[in-house]
Amino acid sequence: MNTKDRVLMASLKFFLIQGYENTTLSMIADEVNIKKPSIYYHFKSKEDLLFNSIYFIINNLEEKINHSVTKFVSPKDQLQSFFECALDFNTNLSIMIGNDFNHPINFITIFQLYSNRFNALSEKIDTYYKNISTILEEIIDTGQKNGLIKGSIDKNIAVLDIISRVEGLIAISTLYKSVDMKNKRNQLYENLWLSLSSEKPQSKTKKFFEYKNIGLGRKW
Amino acid sequence: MNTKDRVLMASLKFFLIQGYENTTLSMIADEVNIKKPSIYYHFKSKEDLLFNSIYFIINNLEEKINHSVTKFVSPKDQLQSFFECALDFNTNLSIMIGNDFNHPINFITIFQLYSNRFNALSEKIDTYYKNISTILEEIIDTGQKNGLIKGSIDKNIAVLDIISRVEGLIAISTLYKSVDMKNKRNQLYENLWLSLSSEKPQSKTKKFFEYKNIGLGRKW
DNA sequence: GTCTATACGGAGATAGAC
DNA sequence: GTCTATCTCCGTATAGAC
Repeated sequence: MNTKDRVLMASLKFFLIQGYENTTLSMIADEVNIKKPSIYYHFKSKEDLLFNSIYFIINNLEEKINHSVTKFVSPKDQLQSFFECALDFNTNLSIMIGNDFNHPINFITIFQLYSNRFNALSEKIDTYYKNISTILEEIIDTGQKNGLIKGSIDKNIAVLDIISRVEGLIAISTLYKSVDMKNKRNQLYENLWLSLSSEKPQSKTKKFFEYKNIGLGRKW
Repeated sequence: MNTKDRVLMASLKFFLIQGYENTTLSMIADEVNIKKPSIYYHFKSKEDLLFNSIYFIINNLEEKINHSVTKFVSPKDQLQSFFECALDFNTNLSIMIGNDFNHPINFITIFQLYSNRFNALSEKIDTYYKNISTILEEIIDTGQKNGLIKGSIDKNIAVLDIISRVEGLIAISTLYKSVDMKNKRNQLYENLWLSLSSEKPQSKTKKFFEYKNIGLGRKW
């Protein structure tokens, strides 16, 4: 990695862990083993570092999510892949910047706080949401055509529902500390899929009757 | 309102709108029409103002949510009341501090950023989540006993699911700007209720058959 | 490209009068 | 309780040598 990239990565690390204002250029310089004024050769100001840090996060996130979906063909797998990719992104980012997990990060916070400072960023974030909305709509669409997802589902609402669940889980995983989210993820995804799936829920105790039920319904 | 409260409210306003570090004691003093050193008569430091601001928010939130649930008896109404109260809290807070809505706020951000600085606060937030979890569990429990909510629902998971949806909606309402959340709230709540409700979904076109279906199922 | 030296401003906080 | 005056520190940023 060249100096410029190392400076950017160090900035990203500090901004995410301790916030923009609590990070000084001296800290960044020390981390990269250069002197403070050298930073100005690569970036024109501290705010320029902030801009590029946030830009880096969104690009990375967008890329990973796009990639996660193309790995599968069935709507259920695609949706699960999206769900896990989005939830893992925060953890992966933490590992990438070399965070020691004593200070849990939440990349959405930095969006909330600073994206409004730069029009380019708040537009980019809006575009990101539009993109993942399109991806999710297509997944639902395919699922509906294949009969795997209820035809009655309103795509727009379902998309918002999915995105909000994912964002919400990221948020509470750093705030609601006495709950271990890792163990509940699969069940939360299953809940999500159940709300879309056109299959009748087959609770174990009632399987027999439920099945009959459907059979008779079709007959009539 | 006495000077102390006015200082606290002004701090809260600035902290929420522009963040803690971007707020100076001079700004707060100007807003209250006093001089900077007078603040130190009421609060021992800037950080003390932060602590009290966050404490105020959690207390207020907890109180409003507790109250919202007691206004209703049926699980469906209680849940809807909870849902709306949580979503409205951010807006109401914005109005309370006299925000002009040019700078959308998100009270969860301030939790994410600063609660870890004070053990008392991160414990209080955890307690808050435990409390609303208990409230939601009781609602689901009543619903299951009355037969309104599916008996097969895992309460723990359902509670996390509800909380994450609410938090997620608050988050994306400030980031995903090209979507108007207000118009979709009812549908999002209906989705939530449908995922819990023990009633068969009655899509309008299939109502007749669905009804027969249930009838026959019972007979058998 | 990276450095040393330094300018400049503004932040939080205190002393002590009224 | 609130003020004026002031302290001290440390931040970003620049000038200019190597």
